[in-house]
Amino acid sequence: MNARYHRLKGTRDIFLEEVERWRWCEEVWARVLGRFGYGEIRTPIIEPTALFLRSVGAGTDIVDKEMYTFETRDGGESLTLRPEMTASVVRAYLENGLQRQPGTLKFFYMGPMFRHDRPQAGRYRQFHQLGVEAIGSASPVLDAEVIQLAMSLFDAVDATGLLVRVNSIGCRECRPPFLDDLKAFLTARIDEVPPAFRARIDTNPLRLYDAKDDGVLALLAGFRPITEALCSACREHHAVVLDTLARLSVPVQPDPTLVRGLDYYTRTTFEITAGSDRKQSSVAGGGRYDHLVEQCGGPPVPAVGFSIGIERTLLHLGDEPVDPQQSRQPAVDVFVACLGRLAEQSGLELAGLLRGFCRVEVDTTGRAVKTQVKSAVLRRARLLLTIGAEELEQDMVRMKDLGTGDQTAVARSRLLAAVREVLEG
RNA sequence: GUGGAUGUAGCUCAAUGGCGGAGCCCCUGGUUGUGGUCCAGGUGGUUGUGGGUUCGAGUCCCAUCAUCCACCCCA
Repeated sequence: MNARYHRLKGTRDIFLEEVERWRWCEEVWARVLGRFGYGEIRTPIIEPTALFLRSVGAGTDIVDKEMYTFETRDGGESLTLRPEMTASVVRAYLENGLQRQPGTLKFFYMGPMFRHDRPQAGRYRQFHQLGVEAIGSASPVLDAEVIQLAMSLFDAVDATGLLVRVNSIGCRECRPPFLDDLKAFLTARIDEVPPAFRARIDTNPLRLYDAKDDGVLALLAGFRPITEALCSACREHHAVVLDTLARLSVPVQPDPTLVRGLDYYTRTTFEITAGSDRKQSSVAGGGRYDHLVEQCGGPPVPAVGFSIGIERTLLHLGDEPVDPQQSRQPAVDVFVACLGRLAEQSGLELAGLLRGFCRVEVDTTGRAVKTQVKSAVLRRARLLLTIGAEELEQDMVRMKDLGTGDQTAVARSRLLAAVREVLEG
């Protein structure tokens, strides 16, 4: 309240126990991803604006009104804070000549994304995603593996009660005719379309499917679903995806009304939602993008990927936003209480030895001993070392086992062994 | 971009238009220097900000900002 500067709207500070929670997820996920053969990729969080215009697509909400775009100081270049990372991965893929790598290239990434939305529960302007991109295979079996991977990631952090919806939105051949038919269908019934949605009929009719308006949905229910308009190749692809998922026992729900907000998807799209009553229930989304690499100036290379919203996943896991008042500082094994400047210096020397094998906090606050001991307990320390004038004089420290309450005087020359004995015995 | 709610101590909240408080947290003390309890004391505030009404505004009015929630969209 009396802070002079404030965090920007839609951003968050993550610290103390919450950041430990994040790191736990990150480590669990990295291990699972490794087992699926994915390696990490890190790309800059700023890219030329044009990259996102071409990939995400003009006409999408992301590009039209949500990007953090700015000009360089010399005014020569338009840059954008990445709103998603698929485009960056594709750019890096091409820029580094990775198409020369044998087989399918599988990358994962974790990091902040930026979208200038109005913040809300589970929605931030800087949010974090874990994502994967598998570049170089058109196989529908890969689509299924990618979806299986997504579920494995949720499973690994004990996220349950998730629903996977899968759809195919066709390809360059079969989608345009479907969209024309859909436009014609809706235009003929324009009176039944609420005014707020009419503009979308021309710009992006497919996205009417995720309108939450009952009238619109009822209208669309009377139209032939896209899955019945697919060409034979897309139909086959979709069938194999669903068949593979069934064989892998990954429960999914085919949903012909599922569309996604990015332009580059072809064929398979999917979305994973948390079945809670919360509105921001979408925790992951992805799909196949067979033309994006080519569109970014490369050869025609098919690919598939998805991203998981980390904040939303944690929200679904029931993690409350951490209350700084209730949160504890990191645990240590040994806490050194010091009385006076000389004791603090001495404590630091000891810590230097002990830190070779355990976690040590040296208290340099100058507070009352009682208070320092309390801190030791709060830090979940196993051992308390106390150094004061007497100990300095006699070249020893008091060592207390905070579990048993036993305290002994230990000569400094023996301390390393004594600490080790308690911690490792 | 649209709508709703809320802004008082670090946190959770009181205070009829009349001296800004409590609990928690933090710090100190309670026989030289030792455990989440207990007791005593203490630090901490431009009542989000700026105007207005009034003898007098935390309280009423206007504006503004911020946060939260929802629409929209998405992760």
